[in-house]
Amino acid sequence: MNNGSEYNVQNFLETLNPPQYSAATSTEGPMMIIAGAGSGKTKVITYRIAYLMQNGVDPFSILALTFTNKAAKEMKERIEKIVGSSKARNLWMGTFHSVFAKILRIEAEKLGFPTNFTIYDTDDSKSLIKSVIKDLKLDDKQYKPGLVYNRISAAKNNLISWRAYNGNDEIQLEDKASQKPQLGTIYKMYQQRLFQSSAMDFDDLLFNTNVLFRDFPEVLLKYQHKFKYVMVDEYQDTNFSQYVIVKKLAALNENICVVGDDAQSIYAFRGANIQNILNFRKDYPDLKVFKLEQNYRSTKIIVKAANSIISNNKQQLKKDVWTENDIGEKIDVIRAFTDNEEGQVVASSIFDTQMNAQAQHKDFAILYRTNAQSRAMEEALRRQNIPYKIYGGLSFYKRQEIKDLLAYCRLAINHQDEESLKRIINYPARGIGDTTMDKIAVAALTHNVPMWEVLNHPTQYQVGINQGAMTKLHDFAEMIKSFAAIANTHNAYDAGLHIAMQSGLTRELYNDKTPEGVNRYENIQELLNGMKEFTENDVDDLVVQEDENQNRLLRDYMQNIALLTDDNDDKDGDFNKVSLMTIHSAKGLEFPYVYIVGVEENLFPSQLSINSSDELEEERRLFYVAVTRAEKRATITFATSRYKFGTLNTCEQSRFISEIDPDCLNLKFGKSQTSSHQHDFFSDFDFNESKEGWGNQYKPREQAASRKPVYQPPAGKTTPKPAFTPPKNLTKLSSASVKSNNDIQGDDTRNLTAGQTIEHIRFGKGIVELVEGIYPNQKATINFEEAGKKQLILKFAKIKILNQ
DNA sequence: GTGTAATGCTATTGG
DNA sequence: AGCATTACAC
Repeated sequence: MNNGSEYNVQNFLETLNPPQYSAATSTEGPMMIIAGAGSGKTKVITYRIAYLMQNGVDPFSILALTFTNKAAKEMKERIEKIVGSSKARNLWMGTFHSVFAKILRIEAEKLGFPTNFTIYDTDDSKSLIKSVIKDLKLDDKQYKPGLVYNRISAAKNNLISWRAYNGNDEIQLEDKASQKPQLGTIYKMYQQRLFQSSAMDFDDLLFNTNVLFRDFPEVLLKYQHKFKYVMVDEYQDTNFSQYVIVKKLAALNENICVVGDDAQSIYAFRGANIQNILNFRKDYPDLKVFKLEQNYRSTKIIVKAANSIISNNKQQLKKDVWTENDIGEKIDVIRAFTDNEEGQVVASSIFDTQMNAQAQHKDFAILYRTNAQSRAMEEALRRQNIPYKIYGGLSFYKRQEIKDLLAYCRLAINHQDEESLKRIINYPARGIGDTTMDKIAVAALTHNVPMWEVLNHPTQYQVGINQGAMTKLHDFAEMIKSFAAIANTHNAYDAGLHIAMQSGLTRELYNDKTPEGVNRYENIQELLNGMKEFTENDVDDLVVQEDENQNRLLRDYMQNIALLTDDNDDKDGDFNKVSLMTIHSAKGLEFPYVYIVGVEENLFPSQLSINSSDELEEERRLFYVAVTRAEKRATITFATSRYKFGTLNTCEQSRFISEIDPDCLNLKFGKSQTSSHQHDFFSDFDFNESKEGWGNQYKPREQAASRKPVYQPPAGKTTPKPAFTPPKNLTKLSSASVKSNNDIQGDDTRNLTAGQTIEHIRFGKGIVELVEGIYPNQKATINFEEAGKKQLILKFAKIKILNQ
């Protein structure tokens, strides 16, 4: 098994410092790696895995759990570089949710679930909770679905079943005291409805794994034998449910290695239990502990500032993070008077830094506490023509139209999926309104059967509806069944395209000529594109890997995207952009220049946290995470007034600013300002287009959107040619259906060459700079007069050639 | 049943 | 301000 000639880890190991080296080469027994920010944690984990494999450990027997898909992907890529992709492919590496979803699909029947169970996302779950509250005739103001969801989620994360919940006096008293005595009933009914829908929510993926391991010891034993080496990244963020899973899996071999940093625990609100890391030693008395304390990322100033911040927390493991890097610049603290001005300050500073320090867009990140703060930043960056990318926020898979098409697909695969059924049974409108649906819901509830069952036998379940409604229901059910048949016999892309067409979804969106409608239409194309890629490309993938089908089926596709939340693949291929994100999603990342904005009382720390010392400490750790993202320079800004719910509120600077060692700070306001630099930041924004060129360059998005939202094709030559008319009766699937999609690329774009002037339905006029790829998969880089440079997939782009 | 206007509620953080 | 729900007209 040892095959040193194929790869050589030893060379890589030589680049590690002594503690890193001992951690990476210590393979047996329980161990914990406490890794300070920027201490090369990922490097150690990847080298350790490579080292294991070099020493003959079968990659199939290594389980590495991460918290984000991004982290898993990055780690896998780094391991591939050392040991080669064929071996790295066999590692079990992924998020808790994806790994145990995979195991649950294999073992589903033991728990009474079908293999193709649906995974409900938060929206589905809340919607189901809402209908449960309605069915129980409870007041949804008293029982707000979001809060109920959090309560149920917390229970599951602590492995409290609905039975235990209802049988626990303490919990019952708590709920009575908070005027919500029926929470346990909602929990019970919610679980029953999930089961009836053959669905699990996110928390169930972990909860049910625990049930599986508890009730089926032989199954647990199987995986204990399989996973001889278990690693957990970001261990400080595990909740109780995850903790128990890991503990059980590792119980046989005790080759458990957890990696984390208690100072960066920022997910307690989601059930993470910092005690898991603080008490790890109690679980394993012969635990080996490794501390990585040398920071390779940041300047001395930043490390010192970060240390001074975290020293205000009481709960922490002793750790001394230090660096040999340069001293670096002090942290600028800048005050703005409004949130918009704060954006201007940041954008101007980025612009100046780019000029003075030869920095690129991608060297900058703007970090904020809440997503709502991105708006002011975006606007300011757009004014300065600085390209940016927002991470998080509304992800691709959460968009309305995407969820609509996916709901059809989900329903085709799992007819019991009630949330999908409710979502699309009358979209596009087919005359099945609230009245009919209410009747079906009542019948389903009375007879305790899934809605799908009622739908198929309205008479049997005494749904009092007329013949017209009956026919409509019948037609709908038949359509879904036909989708199911297609999905079983065709590949994911063919099936997806067929469903998009035949459901009427494509036509509905195509007929909507508002900019929003056009965008939705394009998003559907994009999703189909993704299905096509999935169908054709040899992606290495956890679920499909196990599948013996030649065809990549829709079922496989759905299982693979169910847990995807981010669409990180930059579609325009331009990676050189300023990054905007919440601090939470910035964990694990690093940037030369970091702006931490909105550092104000009641925002950061959040208003909701300031009455609890635990929560305040978590906010402080979050601030620590923010500062330690910076390599060269960190900048802190705050505003003295900010819009909230449409009204202006005054705010004051955060207590966290005064907790930083003053030696690290450069206060650019009030008495302590250093006047020499002040001008740089404040000269440029006397507001209202004082800066040269703004008047021409700046087109606020709102302005464009608030115009009459109806797209009026300009008369004559500039009329963008309708790119594609959905075939009215696409009944047969074959190469013909695939071809019809390719026809989306009009004749115009087929002959597109560099130098031509074109007009795009959304971006306006532009000049073609480059056309790459082979028809029908061509990509063009186009420089638009107003929108700037964009890369477009011609297949889907709605453009018209104006002249050569 | 469908579409639009008025109303009211909300914003931590996220897989 | 923006979004979701509700009220009301067709």
